[in-house]
Amino acid sequence: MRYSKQREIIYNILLETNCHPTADWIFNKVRKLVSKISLGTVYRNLNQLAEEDMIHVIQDGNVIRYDGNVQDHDHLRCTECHTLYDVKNLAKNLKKKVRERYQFEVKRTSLTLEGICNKHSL
Amino acid sequence: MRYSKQREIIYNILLETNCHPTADWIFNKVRKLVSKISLGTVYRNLNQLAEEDMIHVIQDGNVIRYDGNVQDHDHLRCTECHTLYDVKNLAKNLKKKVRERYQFEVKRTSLTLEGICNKHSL
DNA sequence: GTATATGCAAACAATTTGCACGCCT
DNA sequence: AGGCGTGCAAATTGTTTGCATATAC
Repeated sequence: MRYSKQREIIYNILLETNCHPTADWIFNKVRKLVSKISLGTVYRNLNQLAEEDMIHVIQDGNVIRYDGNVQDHDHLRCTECHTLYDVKNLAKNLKKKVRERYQFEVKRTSLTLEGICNKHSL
Repeated sequence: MRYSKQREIIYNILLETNCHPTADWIFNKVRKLVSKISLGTVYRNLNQLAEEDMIHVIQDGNVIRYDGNVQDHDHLRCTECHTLYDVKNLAKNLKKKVRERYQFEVKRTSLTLEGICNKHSL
C-alpha cells in the first residue's frame, strides 16, 4: 500500500475520534482539509485500511461505522441516546465456550449489545 | 395490524424455514403463491412483523436477514461455507456481567460470531 | 517510468415511499 | 363506509466502479 495524503488524514481522523463515525461523517471532516476529496476515495481508503486490519468495521443497524481502535473490545449501544460505548472484550470467554460446545473456532468478534445506559435508566 | 394474505404467507415462510433468508429470497418464494406481489410489500410486511416482534432481524455483513425463530438464540457464521448456525443463547451471562460492570441494562442481544465451523476446520 | 491513488460521475444494490386502487372489518 | 394494505414505479440511501489524470516511488 503506497502512501497517500488522503489516506493518512482519514486514518488520523479515525485514531483521534472515539465516536465510531460513518463514511459520510469522515468525508465531511476530511473535506475541510482536502477540499477536493471525493466520497469514493474515502470508501476506497476505509476498505483498504480495514483490509490491512488498521481499522475495524462496525455494523450498527443498517449503517456501517468505522473504528480506529483495533484493540479487542466490544460495544454497548444505548437505544435512548444512540451512544456507542467501548467496553473491554466481553467475548473472551465466549470463544472458549463456543469452541468446546460446538467445535466452532471463533475468529473475529465484534459484539454490539443493545440496551439502556446508566444515564438513561430510571 | 389488520389481516392480509400476503403477510400471512410471508410469516409462514419464515416459520417454516431455518435458513435466515433475505427479503429477496422471500420475495421469490412468495411470488410462486401470489404472483403479483411486489418487493415493496415484502419489505413493508417484514418491517411490520419485526416491529411486532413476531420475527427478528439479523445483520449478516452488509445483508439483512430475517428469522422466524424469536426464541433467545444467537448465531455462528462460518466464513468458509457461509452457513449461519443457530445456537442457544450465549449472551445470558453477558447480560449479568454487563449490568454489574457497566450499569448497562442489555435489552436485546442478537450476537453473530464469525469463525470456522467443525466441517471446515483442518 | 510504471503502478497505484485520485476525482468525478455514472452505476449499482438494497430499501423506502407516493399514489391510486383494492380488500379487510 | 372508512382505513389499512397492495402493486407499481420512482425516489432515496449507501456503496462501488470505470476512466482519464495525478502522484508516489
